[in-house]
Amino acid sequence: MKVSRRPMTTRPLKAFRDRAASSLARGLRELGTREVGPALEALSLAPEGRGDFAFPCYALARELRKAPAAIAADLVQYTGLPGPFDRVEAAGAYVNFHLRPEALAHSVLSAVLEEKALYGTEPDNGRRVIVEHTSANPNGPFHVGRARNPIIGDAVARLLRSAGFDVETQYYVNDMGKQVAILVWALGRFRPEELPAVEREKPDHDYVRYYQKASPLIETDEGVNEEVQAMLSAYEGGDDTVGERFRRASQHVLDGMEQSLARLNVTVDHFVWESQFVEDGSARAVVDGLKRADCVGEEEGAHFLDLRDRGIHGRDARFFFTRHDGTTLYTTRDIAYHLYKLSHCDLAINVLGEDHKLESRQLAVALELLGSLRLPEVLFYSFVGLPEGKMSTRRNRVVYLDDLIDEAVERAYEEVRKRRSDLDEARMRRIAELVGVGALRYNVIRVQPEKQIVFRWEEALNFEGNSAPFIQYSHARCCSILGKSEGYDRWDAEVLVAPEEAGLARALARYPETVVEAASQRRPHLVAAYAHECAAVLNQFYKSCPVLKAETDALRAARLALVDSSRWVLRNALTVLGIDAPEEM
RNA sequence: GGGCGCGUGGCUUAGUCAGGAUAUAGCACCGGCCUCCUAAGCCGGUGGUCGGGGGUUCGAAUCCCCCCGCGCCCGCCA
Repeated sequence: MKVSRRPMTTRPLKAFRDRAASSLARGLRELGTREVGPALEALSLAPEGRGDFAFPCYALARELRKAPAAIAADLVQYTGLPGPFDRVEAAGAYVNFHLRPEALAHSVLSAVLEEKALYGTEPDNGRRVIVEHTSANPNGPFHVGRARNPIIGDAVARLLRSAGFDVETQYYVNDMGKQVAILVWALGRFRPEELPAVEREKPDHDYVRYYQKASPLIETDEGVNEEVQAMLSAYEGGDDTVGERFRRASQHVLDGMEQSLARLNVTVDHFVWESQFVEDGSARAVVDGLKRADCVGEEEGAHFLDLRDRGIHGRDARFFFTRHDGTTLYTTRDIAYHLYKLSHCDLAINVLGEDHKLESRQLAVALELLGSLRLPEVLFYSFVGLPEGKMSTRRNRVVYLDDLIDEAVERAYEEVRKRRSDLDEARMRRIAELVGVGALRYNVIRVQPEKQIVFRWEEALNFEGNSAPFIQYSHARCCSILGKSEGYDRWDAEVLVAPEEAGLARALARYPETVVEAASQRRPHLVAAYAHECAAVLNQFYKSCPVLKAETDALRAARLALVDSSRWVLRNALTVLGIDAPEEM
């Protein structure tokens, strides 16, 4: 039995909202509202400059037969002034609740300084999640189009972990596919001296040259195509010499790919090999099961499901799950993998490119036909294109991820060197790595996955404004102040009344709800937006509120506590995004 | 032809599922701020018929219908 290791944590805003809600409930009852509970759900965070919580009265107008603004005015009369608030007022059709800034600050600082790295995490909920991401064919290095997958997948995994899920990440290795077969064929056919010079001393970059040389032959040379098909058949038929060659080639390329992932702060908990499901007979069981479906058909020995009546339309709604020789297809083996996956978790999430939408539908139908009660939840992302069109490894029209990382780190190094000549070389390099990689990750995470993006160097290497370095910089500022401060032991939030202080405290307070919301929607970009907002507010505070030179000792201590809290929250948010928080830069 | 997705200032983008207060930020552009805790920063300004047209509603970027543009897919490939 699993023991909950992560304690309950605080949501500072929740307690205040509850206070506002209960006093508002009194007012609503006075006015004769029938459904007070549901009405209260409209009480939400107020927009900037409108206090802390706002309650719109439009929806009550009909029932109470009164103008919304009049209702708001009445509510203010009956609601009174709950303890932590210093103002409750009607503004048009709204009732706005203004918290005493010191009360909010006290609550937030207490929570953050107590919980530190745990602030904004939820207790373990015991739910097991498998996040499958990346799963790129092991036939060459990642290009930047594919980089969206591991970065989104990793961020989702981190986000769900923060939200209390027990998360495992999996990479499904397509070692039985045609791409790998072409690579294996080429490895047996070409000598290194027949190939262009290797661009980077890394196994994936080495092997991709073989793939690229062989790939065009598949279309032009029927003999080559037949040899490749024969190798696939042999592998599936259990020929272990062939199998060994496939697995070795895949693993070799995968080693290189994993290096790239590691540099991006992406770790994969478990690599699951496609061939496993052929070897253990589960792919065969899928075929047998699907053959019993009432919508099954056969054409020259190849089996398919007719999905016309299951919401799949188009020129051809047939989904083939065996070839004419009885061997399985990619999706057939993927079904076996999903049955395995679903039996090992409570929730399966797949991160897939938009080109997999149809396959995903077919897979879902097949799983249902096989009696699966649960289906994977799929997170699709749109392609990253180049200004000149689609990326293609085959055509060698690509920007490799490794080159992009190098470029980002190099750019970051130049920036560090420009402003931190006091640091030694190793330190500058270390910071540049965190900043460069952070900038890349942030640029992928900050936009909704379904938006298509065109890759432009100047955008990918943005270090200002809405970027990771902006957030990291704010964090480093906090660390710098704390480092020079010689600490603080007692603090009292009563002195934190400046608008910048209140604004910062309010931002910090919003973090736990942000994580919960982002996790439940599987949308890490909400955390990215939050982190940027939080950093921006911190910078405003930094500009107008001196900490080390605060007018009084009490103010200095309180501001140090605020800076310390900000540091934790920024760090926690960056961690969810998989971005390191350097203490200096 | 059909299915799915996207369309918000010059560019990028939040908000759209759960309709409400002057539509969010960033880049670029214009003007200020380093004798002061890191200027990867701060302050101010210009710029938007939320693709177009209907409809529902007291109220629509958000919901419904039609249309337009772009992307992806419709293989016994993966």
